[in-house]
Amino acid sequence: MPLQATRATPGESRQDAILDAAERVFAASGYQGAAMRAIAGEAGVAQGLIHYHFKTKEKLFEAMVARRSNQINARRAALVAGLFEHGTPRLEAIVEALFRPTIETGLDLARDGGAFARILVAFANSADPRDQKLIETHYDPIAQTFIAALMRVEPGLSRSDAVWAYMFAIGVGMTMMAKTGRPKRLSGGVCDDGDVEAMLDRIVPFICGGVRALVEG
Amino acid sequence: MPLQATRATPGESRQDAILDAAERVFAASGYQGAAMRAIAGEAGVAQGLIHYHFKTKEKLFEAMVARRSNQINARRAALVAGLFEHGTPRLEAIVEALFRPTIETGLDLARDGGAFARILVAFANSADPRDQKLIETHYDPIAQTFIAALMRVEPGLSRSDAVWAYMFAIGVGMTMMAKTGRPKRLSGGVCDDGDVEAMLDRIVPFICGGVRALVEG
DNA sequence: GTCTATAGTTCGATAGAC
DNA sequence: GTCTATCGAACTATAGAC
Repeated sequence: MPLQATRATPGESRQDAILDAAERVFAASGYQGAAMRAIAGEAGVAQGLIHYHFKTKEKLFEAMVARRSNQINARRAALVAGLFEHGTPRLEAIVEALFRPTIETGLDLARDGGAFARILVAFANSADPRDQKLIETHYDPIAQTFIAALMRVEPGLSRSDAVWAYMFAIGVGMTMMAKTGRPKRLSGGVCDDGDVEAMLDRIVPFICGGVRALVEG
Repeated sequence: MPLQATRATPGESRQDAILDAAERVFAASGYQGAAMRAIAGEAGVAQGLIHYHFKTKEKLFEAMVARRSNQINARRAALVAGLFEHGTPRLEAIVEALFRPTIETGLDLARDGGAFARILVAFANSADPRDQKLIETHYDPIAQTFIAALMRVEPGLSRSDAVWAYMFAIGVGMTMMAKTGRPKRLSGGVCDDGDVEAMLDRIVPFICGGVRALVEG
């Protein structure tokens, strides 16, 4: 039985430890601002080991995105499919299914303060072809699923308006995932973007009202 | 009469040339990814001159934000004030006033492909205290103006819901300013986030529907 | 004000021992 | 698989001539 070094979460492979550390450092400093040295330090491994497992910084980033995205989007797909199993769900349920897996898996406040959700906000808004290629691979398919779902629950919605509605909904969700603290500042402490349930309680009706306005107009 | 070096826009001071170049390079590469060398090259000046005028990279960024923000937010404040001069305007007019100065001044497609709007998207979503301090200085005051305007045109809206509505509206606007090209991909070429007028035509009713849903709920 | 040259640091990546 | 040590290339910022 080989000796096992002390590690933040015992039983975790060093590859996963590196990916976890990458998530935290990329979230805190951005892609360019994150240093391989800092990730290695956070993971408790030598810098050379990261290059052994992931070759380059860019490939490390991609591996980190792939791991968490697959996790989140499998859950999202299952939720939407489940909603249509017994008749046609309400629009509200679709919108909730859009966000809940991301905030529960990626935000995961207890573990890392929402590291992956922050990364998502940054690179989903990037026009860099490298970032958009990642979005296309990992998020466009599930986006098409949601766009189709929107059209099923709101039959008056045209396909192009469903695409716009999806983009706008994601934009609203960004304000929750970015967790900038601005709502608290603007409201004198009343609105807290760290309280995910309170935000969902306002985000869901806001988006549903927006979608239905596109149907009517 | 002193000899004047050839410059991209003649009659412009070198300070302004540097700020213009900074806008383009920061927009293309992000704060960390933008090199002072690249900005100097883009501006057609020596790298040392940037440090002479702006001292550090961070102060250069702040000066660039201040210049464009003052321009945009003065226009926004004037628009909102004008709307209330003869009675109470419609919600739609408020929402339009929220975005048009930014897209016309900061996006400015013909000049730079929307450089400043891209910068705005990136640092408005940042949780870094340095970025939030800039937002607080340059954008929180005009935000309070718009929040108050929302409550005036929709009397049923509580203050906290008005703050949420403002945040959500900004989030929707991000999808226009980021110009990622994703709507075109998702719609098979139909929806174009480069067509600002077409986007505003969908964004305004979407946001107004969302706000009114918060009033009713 | 504007330039050239460079000091001093930090970065991504690799080599090679174990 | 994992570590230490280091290379070579970038970076920000400054010094000093003009």
